[in-house]
Amino acid sequence: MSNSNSNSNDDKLYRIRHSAAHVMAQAVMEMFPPGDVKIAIGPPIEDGFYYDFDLPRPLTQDDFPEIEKRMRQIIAQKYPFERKEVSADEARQQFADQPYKLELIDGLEKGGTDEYGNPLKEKPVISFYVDGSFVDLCRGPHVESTGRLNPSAFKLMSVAGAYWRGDERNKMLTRIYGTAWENATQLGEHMHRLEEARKRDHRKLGKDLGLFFFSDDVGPGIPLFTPKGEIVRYEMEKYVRELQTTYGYQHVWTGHLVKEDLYRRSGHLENYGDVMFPPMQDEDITLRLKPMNCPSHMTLFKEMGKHSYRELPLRFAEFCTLYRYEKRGELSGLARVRALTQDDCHVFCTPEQIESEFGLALKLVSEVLATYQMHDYKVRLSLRGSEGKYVQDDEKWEKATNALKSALDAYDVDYFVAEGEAAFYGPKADFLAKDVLGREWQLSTIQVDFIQPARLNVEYIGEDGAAHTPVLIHRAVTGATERFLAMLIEHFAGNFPLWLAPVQVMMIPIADRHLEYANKIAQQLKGATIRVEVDERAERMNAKIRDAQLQKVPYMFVVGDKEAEAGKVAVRSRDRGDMGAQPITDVLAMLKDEIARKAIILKS
RNA sequence: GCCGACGUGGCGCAAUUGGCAGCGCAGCCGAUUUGUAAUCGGCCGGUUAUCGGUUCAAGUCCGAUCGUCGGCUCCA
Repeated sequence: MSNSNSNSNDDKLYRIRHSAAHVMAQAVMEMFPPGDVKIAIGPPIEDGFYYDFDLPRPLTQDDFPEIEKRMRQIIAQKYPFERKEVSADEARQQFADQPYKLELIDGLEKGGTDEYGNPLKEKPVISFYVDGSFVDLCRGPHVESTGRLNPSAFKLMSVAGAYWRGDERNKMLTRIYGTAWENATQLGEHMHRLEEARKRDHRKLGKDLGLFFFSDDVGPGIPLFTPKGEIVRYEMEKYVRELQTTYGYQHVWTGHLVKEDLYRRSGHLENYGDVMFPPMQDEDITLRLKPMNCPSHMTLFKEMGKHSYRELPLRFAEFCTLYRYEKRGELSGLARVRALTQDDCHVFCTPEQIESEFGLALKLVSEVLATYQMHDYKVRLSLRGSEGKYVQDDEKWEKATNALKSALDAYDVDYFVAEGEAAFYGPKADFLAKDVLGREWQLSTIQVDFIQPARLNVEYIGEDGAAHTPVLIHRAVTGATERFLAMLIEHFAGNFPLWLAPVQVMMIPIADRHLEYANKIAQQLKGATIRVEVDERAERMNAKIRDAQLQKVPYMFVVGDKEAEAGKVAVRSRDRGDMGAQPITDVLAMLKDEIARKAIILKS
């Protein structure tokens, strides 16, 4: 179902990038008086490396040529990378004036932690890597010497701020990102891939294709969808809605404003207060823009009267736009907005039903992702971490976690475990996809919640005649329409399959005298609910084809004297080129079939 | 929110050391009536993001604000 990337420590590129990080740190240190540069950490990452510095002045891109020049000099010196194992005290002595290293050494001495802050099983060995005058606390491995790095196969990419240890309460360090490869050809290919990726960036394509805009007048993070963009949204949501109906989900509607007190009782105010927009005061009641549906759905469940165990599982789905006060710097096109439309659902069920309900949700998500032919995603089983916001109830966590695991196994889903990623109310399975620039986004999510129903006194009457608290399963299929659309635009590079395309057919009359016939065919297509436009401009056919092609319209129907006479259209496919003249009835059948199958036609 | 960079007609860009804000596309008007990726000509369009400062003179220099981009943190 998913793939895992194999970035093993033995990987040649891993060594190159790790070593390049050291060489960069060495170069940066040389640029300042001794002792002025404090170094933090510098690991290899996908496609490259970074290093975090605490510097007397901020570095900018203008410093890159100087740093790169010094890096090349260090490479030319062919310093061997030598490993030394040391005691914690020896390490402290070496890094006496390096506070970040000292903190790392303390951590290593205590046993070390993994990337999620959980303790390591084995106590790590403290080791140095030395090349020339540069010594770094590092577990390695590295290339044999700096001379093994190719001076024309690395490049510094960007400078960014990053909090020490990823904690925003800590000092912000200067992070420099670089990319490194075995040779110049690989570097060139990488830069070319980045260039190509930028072309399919949904923010660029969204503008080029006229799907959505942002406006300073409306405010940041609030996308404005054009008629074309709205069609895509509508088709996406219609599809999920129809599928949900066949899967036994029921749709509800609960509005956009909610009394703050409900969020106080549900626990959201405490845990998610900072993602809510500021309160609105209406005389003696305080309202909030709805940032999530759960409390509303539970309230609705309660208002509908007493529920028997026979009604469970009860599944409330809703496509409601939610408002989240995302920090300015986090907004990113459609991938991160302040007004997001979740394809949300809450399943009220018994503890025994968790596994089958989780399975049902998994099946639905898989079916939807398969329809879009999105296969490049990972499934993360997000569990409770050792500390933090998690509600304490070991037995319930255990139970829910096991139910999720066995459902994932039963449906043969490949997943990885991440501790400390769970919601405050329970474990979850998240589907993660990458955008064209390699950034990971959470799409689908299925979460088990055994906390909120109790807090809001949600109950059902069991077989025994007594009241019981149901388990709540939160579940989003695509996650949010806006973000999923961002991924779809990039996934298809704007070439939407016919069923999603805002304009499905462009009529291209060759000369003015063919307008009448073109409009007649267009009417016929509209009658069959095909989205069609007629290019009536006094342009040449070639220009009309070019424009339709650039707008990524799936079909162009060229009509001239021959077609008008024969009652045909000359079909040109965006993906397959000229398909020749065909009778309108045949063409209509083809379109209808392609739409019904939600077919994805690859370029030939 | 934090670190850094960037904001010039709808879009893509240009404007020597501070010295009259330009080009292409799009749009509009006219001519052209064309057979599978751009027909020709004309016209319209900008208080250079906003506010303030330095200067004889600011798109250009300085400051603040807003927004965007790349990261960090957070998250659908």
